[in-house]
Amino acid sequence: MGASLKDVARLAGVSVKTVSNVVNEYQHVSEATRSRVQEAIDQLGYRPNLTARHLRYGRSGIIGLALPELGIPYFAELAEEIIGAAERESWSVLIDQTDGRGDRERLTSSGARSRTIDGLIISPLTLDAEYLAGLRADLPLVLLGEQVGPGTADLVAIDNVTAAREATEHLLGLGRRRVAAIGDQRVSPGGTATLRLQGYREALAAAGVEYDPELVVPAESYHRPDGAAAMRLLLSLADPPDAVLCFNDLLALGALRTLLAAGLRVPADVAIVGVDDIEDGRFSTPTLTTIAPDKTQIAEAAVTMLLERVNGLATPPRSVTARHTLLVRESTHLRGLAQE
Amino acid sequence: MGASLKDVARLAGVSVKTVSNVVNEYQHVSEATRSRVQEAIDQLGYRPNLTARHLRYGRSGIIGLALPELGIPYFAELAEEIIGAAERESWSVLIDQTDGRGDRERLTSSGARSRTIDGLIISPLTLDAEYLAGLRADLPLVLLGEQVGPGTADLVAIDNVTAAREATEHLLGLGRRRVAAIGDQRVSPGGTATLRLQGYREALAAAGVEYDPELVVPAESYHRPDGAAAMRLLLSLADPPDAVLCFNDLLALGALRTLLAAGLRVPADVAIVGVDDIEDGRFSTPTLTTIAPDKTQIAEAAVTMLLERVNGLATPPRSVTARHTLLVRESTHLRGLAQE
DNA sequence: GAGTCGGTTTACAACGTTGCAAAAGAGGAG
DNA sequence: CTCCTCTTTTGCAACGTTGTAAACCGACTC
Repeated sequence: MGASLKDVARLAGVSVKTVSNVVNEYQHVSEATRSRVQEAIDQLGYRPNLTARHLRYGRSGIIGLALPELGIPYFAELAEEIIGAAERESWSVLIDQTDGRGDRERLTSSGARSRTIDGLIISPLTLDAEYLAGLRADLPLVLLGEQVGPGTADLVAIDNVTAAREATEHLLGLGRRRVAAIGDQRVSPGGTATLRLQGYREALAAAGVEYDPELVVPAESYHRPDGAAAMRLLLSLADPPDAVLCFNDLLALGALRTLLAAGLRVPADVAIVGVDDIEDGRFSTPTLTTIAPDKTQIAEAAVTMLLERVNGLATPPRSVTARHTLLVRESTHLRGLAQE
Repeated sequence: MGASLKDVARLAGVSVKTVSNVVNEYQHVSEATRSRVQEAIDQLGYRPNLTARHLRYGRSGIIGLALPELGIPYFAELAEEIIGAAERESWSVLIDQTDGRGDRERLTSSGARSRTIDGLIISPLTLDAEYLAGLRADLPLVLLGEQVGPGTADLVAIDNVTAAREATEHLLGLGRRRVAAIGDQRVSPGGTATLRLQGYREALAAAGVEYDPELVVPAESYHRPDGAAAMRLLLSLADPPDAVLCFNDLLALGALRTLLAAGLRVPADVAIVGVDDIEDGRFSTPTLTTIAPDKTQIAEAAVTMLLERVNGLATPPRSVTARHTLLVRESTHLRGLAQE
């Protein structure tokens, strides 16, 4: 194993505490001892044992990030931002995949692990009450995107109702009247899906378009295959849609695949909007119109709020609404691209 | 803070060690005390402090995973597998993004952090000697995909030469003769790019097709924009290619985008093969032919080897060659999809 | 020369856990 | 009743670190 303070102290002929003082750049150390100690440190290749430090401080210096899965690009991109933001504050990030399906083993393992982390940022796609129950009661928590229970923790989210409304208005503004929605989920009452559906309905109502339940297709998970399957269902309708709002970009890309494979043109026959602004959508053909949440802002707000809590802030739960933008691309508005 | 053994001991009226024995399911504890202690544990909501445990054991129970970026789907998918494999062995994973560009701050922070982790799995896209230099000398290491220096650590990789050769043979088998390659990188001598280029050239040579340097386009990083730019360059040639081997799927998707935007048909005019088998390629239009590395095998081999090292195994560096498969999809072989 | 003051160095305890060895208790055999 | 064995419980030390407070030292003041 690596050298400890004791080893360095012995070699330099000083006390353990003096070495510690040198390492921590304590002011009152004479130049003579400092250099002697430093020499010993270099010679032994000493590095502080963070575990011991953390024990001393009562902290681990590690925050947890609980995500459904890293395979979903939105979460991967978000994780990237969060790791970056945490790193800037000298914190490390431990990733935990909740996996949607409440995997028993995994739940318990997470619960046990929660003792290692000083705080947790969690994105509960499927509102994961059991998961939360397995955590320490006093664990600082920041929720991403979705409220769990009544105001239990700090929250960062975009305004999902407005976002969905804007996206739908955009489709209606193109003159489309059979606007479908893919991605409904009944699982979580106050969840993201519900809010987006609400925005969708508000836009329809405002435009005087009647709400047709047939055009709202649920999705069990938010992957491409779900979007593809939902789109096949929509195409089989007697009166199929001429536009689709997908509750995330993966669903949209899946739907897009189905449409193109069926020989339909996008956006000429069917226009598509997604949510998330994942990189894939910037390079699909056609490129994907989407609601872009400000991921950097989300990550930084989440990390900032969490670290404030870790440092003892005890105000009532706060809520940050992150910016979002509608990015119009080819899947709703063809400019320049030759498309037969 | 949470309750400690001491608190539980006081409440249950026993010694600290007895509580520890109960927690660790030590055999010789009378039923009476066990239940009394358990009661106290439940009442106080006691959970073991893993930091202290780790200090005691001289281990953190955490392994590091150093990746270029999570935003690259291949790495996100790989991280998912590795986290899963580690979790099955009750280990946690700390992710570090090396970011390609040797970011100074990040390097030092990683170096410091390396004291927290018991081992490191690292995927050095751009062979990161500096990064490695910042690590503890005695840190168990497993390399993914690329050798760093002369046999310094355990290695898991696919047979890149063979993989690239097979992919190129597939393109040649379609009758293509102007086969381009996107993704060359001179940075790392024994690196992935070099090996794949070698496989590409072997296939050309075997088929009696002359090697044309003009058809080999380097890529600074392996993102879609790089592939798109490289493809634009290839299209501007006097004698443009009729097939492209891209050194990863993102490059391929970028190239695909350029081709379609230019009004070319894939695969009719230009066929494309990628490497990695990321989910995006299964749902692009056309779907992407690709070399699929067995990510699960890679992840499990890496975690297994690393944990063996952590547990003290001291044999010379080992090397595991993971399986790969050529998945033929629409970008080289159109079956069923209506394409004008 | 005693007293004081500043900088410098140190011993000790503690963070929460567990291995070790020894102490305490419970039976059972002689 | 003593001795032995086996189970149960305990105290101590240690993992590597740092805060606290006290000790040490040289120099300066009166």
